[in-house]
Amino acid sequence: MSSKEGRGAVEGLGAGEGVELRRKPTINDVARIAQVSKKTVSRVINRSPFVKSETRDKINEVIEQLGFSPDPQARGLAFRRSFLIGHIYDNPNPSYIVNVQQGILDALYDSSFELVVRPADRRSPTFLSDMRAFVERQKLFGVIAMPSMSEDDDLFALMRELDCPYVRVAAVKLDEPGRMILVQDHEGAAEAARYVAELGHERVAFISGPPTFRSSEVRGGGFAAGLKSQGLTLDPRYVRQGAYTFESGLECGESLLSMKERPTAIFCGNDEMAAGVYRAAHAAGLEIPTDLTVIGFDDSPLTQRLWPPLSSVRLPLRDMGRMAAERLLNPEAQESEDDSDPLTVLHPTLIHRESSAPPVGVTPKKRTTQPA
Amino acid sequence: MSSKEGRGAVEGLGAGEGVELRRKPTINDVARIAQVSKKTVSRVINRSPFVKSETRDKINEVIEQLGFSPDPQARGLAFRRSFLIGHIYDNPNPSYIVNVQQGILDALYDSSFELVVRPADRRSPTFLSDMRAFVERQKLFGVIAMPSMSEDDDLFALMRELDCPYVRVAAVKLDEPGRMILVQDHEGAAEAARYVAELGHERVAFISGPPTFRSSEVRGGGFAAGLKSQGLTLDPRYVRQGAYTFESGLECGESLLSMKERPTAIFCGNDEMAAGVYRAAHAAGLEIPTDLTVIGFDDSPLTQRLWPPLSSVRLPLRDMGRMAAERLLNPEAQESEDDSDPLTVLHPTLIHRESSAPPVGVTPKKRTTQPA
DNA sequence: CTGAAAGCGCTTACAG
DNA sequence: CTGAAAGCGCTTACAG
Repeated sequence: MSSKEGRGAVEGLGAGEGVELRRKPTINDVARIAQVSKKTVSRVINRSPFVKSETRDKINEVIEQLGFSPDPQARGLAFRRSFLIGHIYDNPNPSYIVNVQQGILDALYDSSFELVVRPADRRSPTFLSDMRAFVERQKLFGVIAMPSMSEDDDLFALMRELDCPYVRVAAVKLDEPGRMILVQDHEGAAEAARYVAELGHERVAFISGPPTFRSSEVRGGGFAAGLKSQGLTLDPRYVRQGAYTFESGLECGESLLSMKERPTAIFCGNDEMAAGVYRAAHAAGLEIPTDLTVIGFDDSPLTQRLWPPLSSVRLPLRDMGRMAAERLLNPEAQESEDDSDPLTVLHPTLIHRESSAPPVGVTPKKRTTQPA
Repeated sequence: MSSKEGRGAVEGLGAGEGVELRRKPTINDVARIAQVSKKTVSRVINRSPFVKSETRDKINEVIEQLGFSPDPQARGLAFRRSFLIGHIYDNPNPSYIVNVQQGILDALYDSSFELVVRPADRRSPTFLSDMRAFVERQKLFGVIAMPSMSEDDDLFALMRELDCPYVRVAAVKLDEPGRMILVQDHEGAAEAARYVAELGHERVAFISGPPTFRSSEVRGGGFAAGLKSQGLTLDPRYVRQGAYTFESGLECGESLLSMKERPTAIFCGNDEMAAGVYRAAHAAGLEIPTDLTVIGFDDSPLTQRLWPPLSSVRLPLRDMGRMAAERLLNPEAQESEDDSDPLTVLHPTLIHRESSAPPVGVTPKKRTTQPA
């Protein structure tokens, strides 16, 4: 509110406190009132270091006074790049999507970026051309993709061709560290395996997701590795291939539970399939966890709606979204100071609820904590 | 591909088939090649009727040939209005959100509009100023809101002040017909009531949503009206106020089921609360539907994960999103030809599953179909 | 460290 | 029915 601005505030604008325009203020208003060129205002907006600090302060004061906020459309036009972040996904699980979006929005909060959502079907014949049109038309600032979309190498080859920055979140290292966030599904599955083994289960089953999701193999691999670390092996007879759907979980569950030597514990590639196993157990007259231990993956809200509440490997969905967005907005932040791998890694954790117990007649042994 | 364009396609561009620019074509390229002014091209883009049809055809041909698509940012800047639709919501139910978004995207498909998502908290002290900044900064084309966001009169007063078009989807007539989509929650709840009455239930309970959602009273009112039509009354002793959450459903369920004369049927304001009632019934050692009939509302995926599968009133979420977006994009479409009310109305329907049965010892009577 | 000119790709008056 | 000029609100070279 320095009085120097008296002159700048002519043209019907009152000086000091009440400086207010009827229309939204533009960079020209700021420049005029601060008595500098719009180019200098632009420098302040874009945090150029080449502005005298007095000048910067004066401009910032006027910006605040006016409540000026640069028009993202105009900036985008001049920059040849918009301030829109695209979230491309094909995951059918609503709570997964909404949580990830929430994380992205956390990172975008108070920025001038907006989140544009774009569900898409990788199998559609127009998939790639649709994505090309989307990115080109909107001149997207960048794109964030979750599994299984993030696993589509053709898509990201296209993004590189279009010069569109992206971040892929996946359970497998698929790209340069700067372009992805790695979620260690492997670890989470291994933890589930160790837990099941510690409870004393030996006839242990696994229901995998579909082969079109890389996480299917990763979760299966992690589970097998976890069992192995406890001296068990994952018997192929106890492995079923599901499709990450409730129905497939039900089918695989029925198949497993009708075996002569049925498993006493089932690890499911996700919670939806675990819900299917619950249904199959119910139909077979088996009680969870007394007769059957079930562990899920995702830790979706469903876990607490089922009875008994389902133990599940929690994916840090919100963090995944937030970190992906942060990486997109600050690509330089990834240049680590030292030589360590700048790859961002996130870790799932097993959430214990009431769907697990030792197999009938077995007292749980704590192999890892109590050496025999 | 008329050969007249030979001249237009100079500057290193091959004529005919392979006309291709290295950069994205602009309105100037189209104008030059079609040998008209860019203003005329603009007229074609904007479907102005004042273009000779030959001229229009020629221009459209060039547009197609070049694969030209106008830059939404540049148009937005000139129009002083973007091509972004904001989806503002506070509903915590992910499947609700995702389904509505899918509907909105259906309507936006192949348009140059994009969907920008914006969860927000009505109770936040900065709520209105945040919304103002969002709308002003992005110069939103329009906004779509679902309950309870859609019920916030202050928000839409602001939208009118900002001259931002909007569509409110709600269970109550809150605005002019052109600015809203009405969903008859009342009807769906009444249908549930009639069904329960026909099964022979007389001790019938209702768990409502929170008073901050208008749908809470509407669903309760519809249910009471439906019972009344069957000669029953909704006894206030059997009414509980929940919060549309699983936990609140559990609490209210426990409260109802611990009554000396406990209800034999419970209608829940949404599926989440119905899941809570399932849990309460389980804890009380009651079996659904033998000992207790439960009906939900929303018809979320949860209905099929619960055991037994939950009967529920289906909300046409995807249609709600689609119609709201269509109304926003074609405000003129609502001017009905005749004098009939142009208000768009959608109707929920009861989906029968296995959570309902006659009360113990009662043979269901078909009051509506079979007059005694 | 700062500014005048030109331009991003479109549309709005205004002419004819 | 069609076009030349000016402008939307910003930034990029280019000077100084």
